[in-house]
Amino acid sequence: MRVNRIQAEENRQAVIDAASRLFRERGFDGVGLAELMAAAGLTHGAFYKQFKSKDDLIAQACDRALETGINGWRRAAAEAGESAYAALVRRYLTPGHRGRVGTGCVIASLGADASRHGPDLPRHFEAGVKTFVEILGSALRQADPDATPDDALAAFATMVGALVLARAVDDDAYARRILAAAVDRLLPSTRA
Amino acid sequence: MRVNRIQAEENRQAVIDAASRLFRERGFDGVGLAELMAAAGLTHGAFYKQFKSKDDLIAQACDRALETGINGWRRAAAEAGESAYAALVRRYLTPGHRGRVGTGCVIASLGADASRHGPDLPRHFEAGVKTFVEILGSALRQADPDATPDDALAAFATMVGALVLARAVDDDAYARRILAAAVDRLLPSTRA
DNA sequence: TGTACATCAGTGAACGCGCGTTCACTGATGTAC
DNA sequence: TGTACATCAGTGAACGCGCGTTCACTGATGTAC
Repeated sequence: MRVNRIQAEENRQAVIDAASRLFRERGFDGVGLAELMAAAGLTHGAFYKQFKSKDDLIAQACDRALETGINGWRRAAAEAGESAYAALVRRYLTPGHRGRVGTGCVIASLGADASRHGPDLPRHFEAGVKTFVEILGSALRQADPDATPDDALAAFATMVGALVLARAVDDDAYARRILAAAVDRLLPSTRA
Repeated sequence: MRVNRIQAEENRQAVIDAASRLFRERGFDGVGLAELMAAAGLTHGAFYKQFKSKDDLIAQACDRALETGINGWRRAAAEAGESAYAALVRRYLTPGHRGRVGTGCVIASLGADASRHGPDLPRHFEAGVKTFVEILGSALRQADPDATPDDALAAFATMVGALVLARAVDDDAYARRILAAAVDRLLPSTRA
């Protein structure tokens, strides 16, 4: 039966939210439409009233994940003030972020899969990467006025790579060592 | 009809080789057993004479990809002699490596997917990561005797992250900039 | 404000399809004498 | 070396299953008068 516009839009957002979490946790092929709709309290038949196809939802879920990630970075940078760069680096390279795949950085969890899904997704990811790098770059320039935009790019690469590596290995202690090694490289002034 | 042991083993290796390439290109769920067997010139019914399950082949294909990657690094390091570290870094961070997903670093292409496949795959990837880092570390110590093992770990994270980022974006020029920024960070002495 | 009708979000069953897996069968290979 | 038989890699059809997608239907919502 029909629901009102507000409820319908809320349902739509709930599906996108669930998808943005579940896709990160299990990959695009690891979650079916029925489970996605059930996560929003609906049956799977309603899917095509809200989305053109699964690929359409994939694009919107990735955008949502990029957007929430960017908002999180902006908030963390604002809260940290002058030490924003160190705060962003530390926040990213924690065992907690390694474990929370579903709410963590979508570039680390789905970046490789995105590159297999035609040119559309990479266009969305590219915009996200540029924004992350801009936020990191302006935080970095606060700490080191001589830093170039490419320094921020390389730092972001180190962060993403360390997270991918930490998740790809089984041993928790080794994963922590990977994350710590990346922090050391990005924040050398804090070394003992 | 039956084939001799030598032919059977060659067929088995051909399936693993094809899988190690196709999985990297399209992900574990992106390639079916029928296509995998056809790539080796067989029909899909023969699959279970050679492998316990698709997961069994996935594990063997990842091992193969790790092994060929490690052998490539060893060969490149030996050929480059004293400048092995720079050679490994440059070789990894090229647009060519970005494009050749099927024969490229399996940690960058399947690391995130491996972490979703239970603890077995991450154990294999962990051994691979450690070997890559050892090779990179001993090359790094040739160039800089003060370098620590964790410096090699962080450098490898930068390499993997830069490749993941370069593949996740659509614009070739921006991808090259990502790769160049990572080379600059890892080989600062070569800056203009 | 009240009535009559069109709209459309959501339901639940059904569709075809490709997947991983199983199986009876084939016939060359390997083994035992 | 030759013969008789067991083995088993590979074939091709079939299995059940879950997938993405479609559809006829429902009934509350939105709209027009």
